[in-house]
Amino acid sequence: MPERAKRVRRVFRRAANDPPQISDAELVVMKVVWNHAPITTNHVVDALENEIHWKPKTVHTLLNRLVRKGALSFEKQGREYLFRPLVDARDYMHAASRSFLRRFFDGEIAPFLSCFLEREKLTRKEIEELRRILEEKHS
Amino acid sequence: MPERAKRVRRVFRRAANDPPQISDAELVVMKVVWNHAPITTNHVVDALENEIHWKPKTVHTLLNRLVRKGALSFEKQGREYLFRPLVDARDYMHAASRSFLRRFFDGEIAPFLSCFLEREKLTRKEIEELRRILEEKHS
DNA sequence: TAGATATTCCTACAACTGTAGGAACTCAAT
DNA sequence: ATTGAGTTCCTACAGTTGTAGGAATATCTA
Repeated sequence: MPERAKRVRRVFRRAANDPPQISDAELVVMKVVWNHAPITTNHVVDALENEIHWKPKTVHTLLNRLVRKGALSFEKQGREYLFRPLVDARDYMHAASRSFLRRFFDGEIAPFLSCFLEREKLTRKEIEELRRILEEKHS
Repeated sequence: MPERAKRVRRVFRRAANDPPQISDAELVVMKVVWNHAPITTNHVVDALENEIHWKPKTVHTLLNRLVRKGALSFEKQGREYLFRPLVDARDYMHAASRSFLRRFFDGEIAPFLSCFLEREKLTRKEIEELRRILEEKHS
């Protein structure tokens, strides 16, 4: 029955063919990989040591977990490792967006937009940009 | 130094005056409370026993955690408890939206909208609705 | 007042997360 | 062949989350 508990939990947290669950810290790493793939461990570590406080080992752990989750692939290049995303950034972000909307806004974007704009001061320019994005879709 | 670890983590997970972290399961409970406040434990339990599989004890735990987190207040009414949200639903959803956008889209809504529309088939009516929401803001 | 209910306060436990450390192994260059 | 960098595979550990169970206590109702 540990089996069962596991199943139940997965169902709650993750719909059938969503991409793998990527945690916040893992996402930070994914972003680096998305932006620079193929990228060696060390370059990831460097990027993150500047940007955040993480120790190399932490980054290794995160890369490892991402590989195990099926979010990254790696390839041995001499003695270094080259990582590439297995999940497309935009696909992932889209899935995350759907999941976000599902949890908070019954899966609908309109209530989200309305709630967001109500409390957010956007500049006229930003509003214009949103309109443009909609227009493109519209035609 | 457990102290320190704790601090670091909070900083990573939660910006200064965000509302409390509410997990997925807790959010389901919050929604019931938001929709029916003030509401007794039993009504929450009933609502969720139908909708989901949860046992009463599970709901109790979640209510309790929400109280401890400062997301709910309770008041003894005879032998029953009446719960009320301490966090406004729309405030919370707005904060969650900001946090979502920050993590995935550098905090900007335009890239989100663009990515979402690119992969999502909205009906003409839905697009119209989004336009209307924008128009309202625009003027 | 006794019995039925509600609630409280603990306890449990595995998976996931953030945040690493250490030992051992592999490959490349000197 | 040794050294050194880069890797792998374990290990660690507390906090959160999903998912409850049990014992004790308070309160209402008959």
